[in-house]
Amino acid sequence: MTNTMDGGPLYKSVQRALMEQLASGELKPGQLIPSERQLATEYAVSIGTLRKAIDELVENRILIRQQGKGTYVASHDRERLLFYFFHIVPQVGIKSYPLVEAVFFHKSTIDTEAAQRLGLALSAPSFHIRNKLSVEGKAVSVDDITLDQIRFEKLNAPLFKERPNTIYNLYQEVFGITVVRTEERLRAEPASEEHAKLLKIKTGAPVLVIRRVAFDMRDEPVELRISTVNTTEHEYFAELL
Amino acid sequence: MTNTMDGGPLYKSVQRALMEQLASGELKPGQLIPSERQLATEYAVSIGTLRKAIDELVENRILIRQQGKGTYVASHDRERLLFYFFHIVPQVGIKSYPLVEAVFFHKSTIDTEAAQRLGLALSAPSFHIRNKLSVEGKAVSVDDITLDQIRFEKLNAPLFKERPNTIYNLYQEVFGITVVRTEERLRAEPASEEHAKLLKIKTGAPVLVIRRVAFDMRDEPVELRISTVNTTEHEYFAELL
DNA sequence: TAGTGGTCTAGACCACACA
DNA sequence: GTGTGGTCTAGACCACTAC
Repeated sequence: MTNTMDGGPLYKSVQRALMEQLASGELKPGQLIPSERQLATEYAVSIGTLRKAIDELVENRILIRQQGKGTYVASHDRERLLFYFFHIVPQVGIKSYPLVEAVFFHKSTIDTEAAQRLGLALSAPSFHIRNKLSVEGKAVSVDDITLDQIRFEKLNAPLFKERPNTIYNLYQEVFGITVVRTEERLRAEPASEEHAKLLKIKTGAPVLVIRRVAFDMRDEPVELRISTVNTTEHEYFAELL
Repeated sequence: MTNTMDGGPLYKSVQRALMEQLASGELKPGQLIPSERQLATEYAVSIGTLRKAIDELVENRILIRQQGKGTYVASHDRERLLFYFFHIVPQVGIKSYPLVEAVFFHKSTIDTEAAQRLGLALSAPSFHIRNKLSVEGKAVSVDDITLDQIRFEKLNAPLFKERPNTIYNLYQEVFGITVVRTEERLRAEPASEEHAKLLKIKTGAPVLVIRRVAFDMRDEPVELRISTVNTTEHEYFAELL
């Protein structure tokens, strides 16, 4: 491969080329990509260089290598969500997948905070969706999701509510948007009356508020999700290194 | 290098050998390790294999590569702490290093939670240290630290209070204990009278409580730190992928 | 048995730091 | 200039999967 753009390392050029195929949807989630030998020939680089290009994509969980089978484009499923994007765990006992119930699905103009976080104009049309999450029958979180109506044009309540899989899987399957990373900001706040009612706690009781912005493969913000969490029996868990 | 232990990959054996030198203190923080070519010869492996052994240690920030200079053993300094282990940021404005003031330094028997988290017996002797952290003159966090008196035998108040650098740097320099990863569990709770007074907020106001366990190179828990954070002007920030 | 990713080699050359 | 890490090559062989 001739060193496209800049003057950086060759493997970075190969990586960008692959990334472009992924971001454009030329290579779809769940799909098997060509073998390393084939790609090495195609891009006219050595097998070592080709592997180095893929290494970082595998680390970022954009591709998944399976010895003997091949390399796949990662797709969002329950396991991935639970493991990488859902950080609420019971204070005692083991982590499990939450039951998600829809509270409402609205179309409205975007609020100031969401507009800023998603990089949209102040009066942009948006979806505002509220879900209630329960673990073992107990309400643990109320999630308020804001999405750009332009970007998620075909979205509607039935499509959203009857999704067969996770929300991120829906974004991926229906809109071709793959969430690859998130930024979370956490605060302790008194529960509003609305949220307290859903969580079955007292108004003003301390709740953990998580503001999460999700980014796609082009590193553009796609979703703002504000989770209001009852931490009397659960907690937020993070490992840092 | 002959494949020590198990039957895993050769580069893992080399990695374990290096790791052992690091954990034992044979290679000290800040020190330059032998060049890749030297190590490759020493372990009788190819340069590629040797680099692969080092790659993961560099990713885990145990070693630091510097082109043209060499590879160093990572040491804890203010920048590293700020970047990797201090996650409190202002809601507006940029992150900065906190001012740390000692509140007290006690010797006492360990409490139930700390014993469990640190894997110690219920009546083990421990240090209990409380600090107040301020950013731009405002109290943002009260940190309650629990340490094993056996493991940190020579520790005393003056040594702790007059440390020239960060707390983790003290652990490293004086006790040869390098913190390589932490686990954090977060909850929203009402502020106790004690903590509220130090944070200059009302008793019972929502505060973010962070329970952090720090692990050393052998992956043994070494410190429990409970941070009680006032999130009216600051927040906890995490990037996830 | 054929095809895939995983490991390993023994070099070469480049980019950078420092004296 | 010398020595370091960073990139790249052109293979070989191993471990695993699926037919």
